[in-house]
Amino acid sequence: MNSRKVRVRFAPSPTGGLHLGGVRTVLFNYLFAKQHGGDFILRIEDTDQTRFVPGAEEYIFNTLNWCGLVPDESPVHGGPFAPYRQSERKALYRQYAEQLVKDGYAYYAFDTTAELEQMRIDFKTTENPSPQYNQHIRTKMRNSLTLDAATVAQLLKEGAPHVVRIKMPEQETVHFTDMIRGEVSFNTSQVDDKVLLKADGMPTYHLAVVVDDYLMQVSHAFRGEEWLPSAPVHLLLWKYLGWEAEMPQWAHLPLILKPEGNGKLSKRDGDRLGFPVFAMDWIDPKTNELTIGFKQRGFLPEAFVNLLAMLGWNDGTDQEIFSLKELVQKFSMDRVHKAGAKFDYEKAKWFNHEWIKRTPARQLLKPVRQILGIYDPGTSSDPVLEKIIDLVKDRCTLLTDFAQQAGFFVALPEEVDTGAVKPKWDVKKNLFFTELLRTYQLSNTWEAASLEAGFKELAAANQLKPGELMLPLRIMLVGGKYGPGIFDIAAILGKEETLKRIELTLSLLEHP
RNA sequence: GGCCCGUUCGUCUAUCGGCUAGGACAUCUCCCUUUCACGGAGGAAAGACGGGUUCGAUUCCCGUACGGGCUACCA
Repeated sequence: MNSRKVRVRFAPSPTGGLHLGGVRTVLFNYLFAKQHGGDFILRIEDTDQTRFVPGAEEYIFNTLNWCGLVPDESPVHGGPFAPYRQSERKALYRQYAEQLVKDGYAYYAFDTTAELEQMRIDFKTTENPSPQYNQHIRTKMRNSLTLDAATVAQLLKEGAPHVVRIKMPEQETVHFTDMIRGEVSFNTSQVDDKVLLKADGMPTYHLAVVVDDYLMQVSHAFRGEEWLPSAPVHLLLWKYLGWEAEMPQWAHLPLILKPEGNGKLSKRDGDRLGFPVFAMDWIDPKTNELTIGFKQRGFLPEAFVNLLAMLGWNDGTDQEIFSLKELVQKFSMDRVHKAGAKFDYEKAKWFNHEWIKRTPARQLLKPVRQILGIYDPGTSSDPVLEKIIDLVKDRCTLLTDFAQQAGFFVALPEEVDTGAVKPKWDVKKNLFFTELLRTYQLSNTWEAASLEAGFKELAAANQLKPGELMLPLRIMLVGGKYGPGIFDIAAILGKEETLKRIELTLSLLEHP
C-alpha cells in the first residue's frame, strides 16, 4: 500500500456546461481528499481544440465556487505542479510517447483518415460491425511495425503526419482492484491499439491522464463508469512507463441515468422533461442557446450538493440531509453504489425544500432580495425581510417561489383576483369592510392578534361569519388565494399599506 | 456483433445468511388549516428468472434474461 499523501483530481474538458454527473464526480473527489487531509486538484483537459468552447473553463470555476468545492491547485489558483492546463503541457507528452516507441510498447502509424475509414469498411462483417485497429489489423496497415526501418525513418524525416499507438499485447490478462467494483479484469487481445499521441502533437486522454497523474502525484483517480473499458490501456501505460508502483487507486463511479426510459442523462433530457441538468446556466457560445441551471432554477448550493451525494451514496442510516461538512466526515468510498441511479427531479426539489426550511432567514436574505428585485435596503429593512422569510419559507420549494409567496409584502399585488370574491359579494360585506377600515384606522396597536380580534368582533356585530370574510381580506392584501395567515400579513404590511389595499380593492369591487 | 459493468417497492435506497424485507420521494386516504402550503396519522407498493451451496438464501456461487457503458487522431 502506498502511504503517499492523498491527492485527487478532477479533470474536465472545457466543452460545455458541467452536468450532474460531472459535479458529482467533483464532489466525491473533494470529499475523499478532504476526509484524508489531502489535496483536491483541478486540471483542465483541453487537448481537443476542435471541441474546446471558449468560456467553458471559467464556467467550471464558477460552478465549483457556487458548490463550495474549491480546489487546492488549479490553473487559476496555481500550485506546485503547474501548469494545470494540458494545452500548456503539450511538450511533455511527446517525450513519453517516444519513450514508449523506443521501448517497443508503442509504434508510429501513418494511416490517413481515409485509409482508416476504408479499413473499417473492408473489415466490417455482421459479426464485427465496428472493426478496431487491433493486433490483427495493425499488420495490414501502414505503421512502423509493417514498414521497414528505413521507410519509417524517411517518413519521419519528411514530417509525414503520424500518430503514436499503443501496442496491445496478445492474450494477457490485465486486472486491477476498483475501489467500488472490486476485482476487474480484461483480456488485452480484446482491446485495440489506442492512439496515444495525435497527429497534431496533442496527447489523447489516455496518454495525458497517465502522464499527468504521475507527474502530479495523484494518489486516487475517480471517474465515471464510462471509462472502465479503457482502464486496461491506462494500467498498461503505467506499467510500460515504469511507474507501476506509483499508480493511483481507481474508482469508477456509477452513471446518472435519465428519469424515464434508460440511458445516460443528457442535456436533451432536461430540455425535454423540463428540469436542469447543469449546475448553472450555460450559454453555448456557438449557438447562443441557453440551458438553465440548478442555481437559476432556485436551488440552494447546499441542497444541490446534498442531492448529488445521495445519488449513489448513503451512510447506511435513514439520514438523507447532509451538509458538506458532514459529508466530509461521513463519506466513505465503500458505500458508493455500483449501479447507476435514475435522476428524480421531484426528489431533488424535496432536498431543496428541506434546505430552505432549515436555513436561517438571515442567510436567505441575499438570494431572496435578488428574487424579489429589492436591492435597496431602504425599501425593506433586513429585520423586516427576515420576518417575512420566516413566515413564508416553509411554503417555498425553490428560491424562486419567494416571488409569489413574498412578493406582495414588498409591492402591490400585480393582479388582484377579484373574481374569487365577486360572485358572493354583497352590500353587507361591502359595509363590513368599510367599517373595518374605520376600526383599523382608529386602532392604536398593530399586531396580528388584536387585528384578528377586532375583525371577528366586527363580523359578529354585523352578523356575518368570519369565514366568509377572510378570503375577501386575503384577496385584498395578497391578490390571490395563497400566503401565510392573513393577520400576520397585515401586521407586517403595516397600517397604512393594509388600509390602502383594502380601499383599493373595495373600489375595484364597487366599480368594476 | 465483441468486451466490460450492473439488477430490492414507480424512483432513490437499507439489508454485510435468520425478513413480519426498513426509510425517503411520488401516489392514495384521513386529520390539522375559515386561503395555499407546512405538518401529523395511515394505506397500497419490491428481492428478474433457473440451478446450486446451506438447517436456512434478497444476501454466497454458476447459468439465463434484461438493462447500461465502451467499441474515434472525444473526453
